[in-house]
Amino acid sequence: MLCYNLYVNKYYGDGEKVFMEEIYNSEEEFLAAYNSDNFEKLSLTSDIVIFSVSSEEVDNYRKNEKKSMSVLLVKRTTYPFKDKWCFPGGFVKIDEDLEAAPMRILKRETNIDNIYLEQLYTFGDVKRDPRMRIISTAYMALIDKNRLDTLLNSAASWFDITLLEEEENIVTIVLDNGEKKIKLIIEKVLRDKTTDRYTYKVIENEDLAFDHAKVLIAGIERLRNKVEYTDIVFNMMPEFFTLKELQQVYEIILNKKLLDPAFRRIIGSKVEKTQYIKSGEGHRPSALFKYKNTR
Amino acid sequence: MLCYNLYVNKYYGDGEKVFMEEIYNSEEEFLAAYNSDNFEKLSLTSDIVIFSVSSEEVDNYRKNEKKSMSVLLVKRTTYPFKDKWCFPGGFVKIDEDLEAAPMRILKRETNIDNIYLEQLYTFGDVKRDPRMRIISTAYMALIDKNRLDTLLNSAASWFDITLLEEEENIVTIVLDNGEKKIKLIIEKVLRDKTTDRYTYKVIENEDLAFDHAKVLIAGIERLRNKVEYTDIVFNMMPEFFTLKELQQVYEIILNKKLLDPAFRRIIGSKVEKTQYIKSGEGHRPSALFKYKNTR
DNA sequence: CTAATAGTGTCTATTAGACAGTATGTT
DNA sequence: AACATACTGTCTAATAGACACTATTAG
Repeated sequence: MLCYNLYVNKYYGDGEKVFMEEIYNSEEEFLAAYNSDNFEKLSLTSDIVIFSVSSEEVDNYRKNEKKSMSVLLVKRTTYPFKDKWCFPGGFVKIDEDLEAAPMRILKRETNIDNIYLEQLYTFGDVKRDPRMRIISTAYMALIDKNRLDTLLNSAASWFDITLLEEEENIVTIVLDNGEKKIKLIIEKVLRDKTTDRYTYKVIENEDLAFDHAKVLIAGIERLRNKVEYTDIVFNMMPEFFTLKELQQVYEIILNKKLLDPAFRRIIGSKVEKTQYIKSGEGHRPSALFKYKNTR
Repeated sequence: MLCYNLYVNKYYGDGEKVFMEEIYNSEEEFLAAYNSDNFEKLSLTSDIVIFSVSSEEVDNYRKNEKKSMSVLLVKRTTYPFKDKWCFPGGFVKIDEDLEAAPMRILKRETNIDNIYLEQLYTFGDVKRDPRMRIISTAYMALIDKNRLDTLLNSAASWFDITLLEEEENIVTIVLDNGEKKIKLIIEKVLRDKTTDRYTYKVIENEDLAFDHAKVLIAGIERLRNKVEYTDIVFNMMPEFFTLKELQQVYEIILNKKLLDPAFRRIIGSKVEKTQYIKSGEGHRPSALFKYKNTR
């Protein structure tokens, strides 16, 4: 059959092209003649907010360790944003499923498998990358830091997170890796009156590259929300843990104290007591529990 | 100053390129020499699941109208997937913010402003589009259908949604626009034991283009989740409504009956009684309420 | 013994679920 | 009067919050 590969272009009112490919007689024929260069193209990256929990020794030997949330950042060695910090990330390859990219990057940075990974949000402002148009799909990963021996990437480092104040929709976040303190001030603006969605306006940010301050707060809020109605925290816990340790993780994520009896009541159905005991802490020993896999 | 634009390329173990741009002395200098063609590029589209509520007359004049959830689909007139149905969508332009694309498309399809719009999920499997590598960021929009006089796009049509059964993680969805019935069977597979996240496996789908069956179920579940803890439904309601109408919208989204007293107790703080009354329905008239903007 | 945390019992306040009842229009 | 829905009162069950108490170890 004779067939001319003619394009008859037609446009919507907003300038978007509508292709009229009525010349083709089948999908196969159309695809064979298809030229992808007719569309404007851009690049896609994937950045990962990797959360974990840190423990800090306290002066008094009797007291429990102090816990905090921490996040993995990488110091940039190249332009743009040379010497600033950012989340581990990279370009999504043309022949790679979207989710495969963060999985590959996680493996590269941590060398462990079976990490909790969840798509967070896709950031796509025109000017978010000074080089060119780059869209970034951010992911959130949760990990028990103790599963990692050493960080593979020498430029990577764990930063403890402190949420200093959260009044009048101004959030101050301080990230601290022991050497470097990063301070962020972000304003949360309610997007509409019917839901809890915010747009984030970065008021102060000296040290985080790109729009990663927004990515961070999106990650923190997603984690905080999900903690309330899922068992997501167990992805940040070791196999065996005391109920107090678990409670402390809930507390740092929710940024508020919980009452012991209520916490134990609620969490009781999700955990299983083991035969093991954590002792030698200068006070009454604690039973070790593990996550109960029911479902 | 003399400056050679040399690239010294370096690769990660997984084949991703690490650029070494130490030749440059400043960010400005680097950007001036930057060539975006060094990266593989792809296209990004934005598809929108537009939900609304339909009313259907009932044989008995005394009875209330039957409500159902509906979604806007467009019949494709071009390859690929010619004559199949899909969500309104289009390419994200190179100089257009990510969220501007669905807003532009919504305006094109409905010609109304101030539509509730929320980013849903980014779908990026390599083979989701047979033409080339296209990533799609799906959005969910909510609208009161009665604000629209006529659909601007003659190929667009509202389909009522029926969720036939939902047992053993198999969901059967029937879409019906009066002329065409679209049947989808989707299996939900739990992704991990700690959260409520699923991967969707399309078992039967004759009529929806691309991966839009997955987009649809993602939209339905997002809407259903958000209805429980936000005021999102009011975006689908007219300015004035009876409490029973509002209750029916909750019921069709949640796919279960609610008890009147409990519903009125809970919703009571969110609505405001007006002076208006809906009468002439063959039974006791009902007070009209409106959404109370507190926040 | 003391400091510190582990773990429990119980009261109260709040919220959700259920059902039965009363109220009020149209035909 | 009959039908259909609008709207309310109240009991009960379940859950969340608060506080006080007992238990157990290292030093």
